[in-house]
Amino acid sequence: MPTPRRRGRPLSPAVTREGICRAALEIAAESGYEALTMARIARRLAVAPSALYNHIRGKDELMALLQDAVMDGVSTAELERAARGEMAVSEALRAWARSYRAVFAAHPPLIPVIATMPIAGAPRTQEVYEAVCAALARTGLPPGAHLARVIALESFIYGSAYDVGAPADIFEVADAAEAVPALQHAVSAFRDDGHAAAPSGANPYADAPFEAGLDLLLAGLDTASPQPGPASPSSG
Amino acid sequence: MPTPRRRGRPLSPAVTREGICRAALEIAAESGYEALTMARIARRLAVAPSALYNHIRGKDELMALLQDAVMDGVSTAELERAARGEMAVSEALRAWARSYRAVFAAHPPLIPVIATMPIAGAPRTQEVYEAVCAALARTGLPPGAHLARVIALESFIYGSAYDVGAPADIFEVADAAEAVPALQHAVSAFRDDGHAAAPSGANPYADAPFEAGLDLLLAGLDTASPQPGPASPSSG
DNA sequence: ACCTGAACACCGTTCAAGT
DNA sequence: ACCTGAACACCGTTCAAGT
Repeated sequence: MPTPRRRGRPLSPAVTREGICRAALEIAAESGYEALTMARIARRLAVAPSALYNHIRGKDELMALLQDAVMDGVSTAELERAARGEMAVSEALRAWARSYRAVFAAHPPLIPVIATMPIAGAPRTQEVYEAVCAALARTGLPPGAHLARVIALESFIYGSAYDVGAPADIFEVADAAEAVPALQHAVSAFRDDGHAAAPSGANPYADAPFEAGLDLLLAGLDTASPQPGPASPSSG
Repeated sequence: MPTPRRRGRPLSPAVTREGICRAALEIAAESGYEALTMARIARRLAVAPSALYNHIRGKDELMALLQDAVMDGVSTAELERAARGEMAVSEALRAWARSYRAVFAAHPPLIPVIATMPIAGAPRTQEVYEAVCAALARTGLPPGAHLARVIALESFIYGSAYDVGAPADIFEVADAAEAVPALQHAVSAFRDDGHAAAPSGANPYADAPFEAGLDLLLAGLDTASPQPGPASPSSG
């Protein structure tokens, strides 16, 4: 037993929101998100579980906190260069998208959180959006289409992040292979293209689809003049 | 109290996998997935919770069962017409993608399941993949690129399905609007394009981004001759 | 084979008591 | 304001007993 704390208020606070956040990320990294419980966080901070509730409303708020924290690992340096005209916007978005996917592939339970949570209380998330929009402003894309492109890219990134953690045998059908000939043919052709070579038990169907989709979703950028769009500048 | 069952084995089985599945979907539809517990399913079937474990291994297997069951709501009719050459493949994929998104928008907790679960035990899911691949075979796209396109589309659909259920105020920043000028500009321009008109409290940032992303991810189909690709047929 | 009933090992969360 | 400790209302799951 570590020396127990007295019952009342400590001289200096034993718990902070930052401390909770750090402890939670350490637990998730060491033991996975299944192991991330309020009790485990409290134990790591050497306090009672109930002490956490003086700093966060509950586990939902913790997840929101974590989401914004891991967002710090998403690279916006390239976007800032692109916004200054020092780099092609599509290349900057590609770098951003890759780091974004990598971060959330390591934190799958945060995907529903980032996908549906208002950005209001998440300062780092706001910064990322700002960087993306500033880069898109250097583009020929009409302003009314910027946000849609950002959201489409994000949606694709979230789904792609799940793929990274999928098992290598997702498309194995073992029995009844004759019932899905077109699928079998597509899987074979994918492998013949040299993709199936993924490390150990990793999902071989993650990287190539991500890069292919990314190429398509980055089309039409890097042009100087505004694209023809359905909305004219004088409308609205 | 409804008449209680005797202790031993009943003359006809009181529980089936199909019954569990149906009850679970009813509970999710009526009360949401937060209300979907083993106890609640058992109560609806008028059995003890432990009785369920004679038919399914646990809640994980239930979720897998539900995933394949809701997959039945994804429309493959257009894909089959396209595979017979009666419809443009891109239009068939568009219809498929829309119904796919709608189905999983209604079942968000199944998104991580479909995204990472092997298709081996999911016959309806296999059928859907088969229909998509058969339609893509009518395309000029090189066979080695078919599966990647399918997976890219799916990843995009999963992320987009989350967006549907997001609150309408996701991009509200209230304070600190001056800290994110480019984002504010993009949000305003999006609204000026007439998108913000979503019903009641629905997320106005879901449909337009989905359609825009879909357009991009369906590019390069509907051509008769094979596309030039980075991999030559003789390699690999 | 397939049910009941009791029990287990957890969860997240609340709250009075204490300083 | 901020901690402890006890308690609460759940969870999913296991298993002996019963037919």
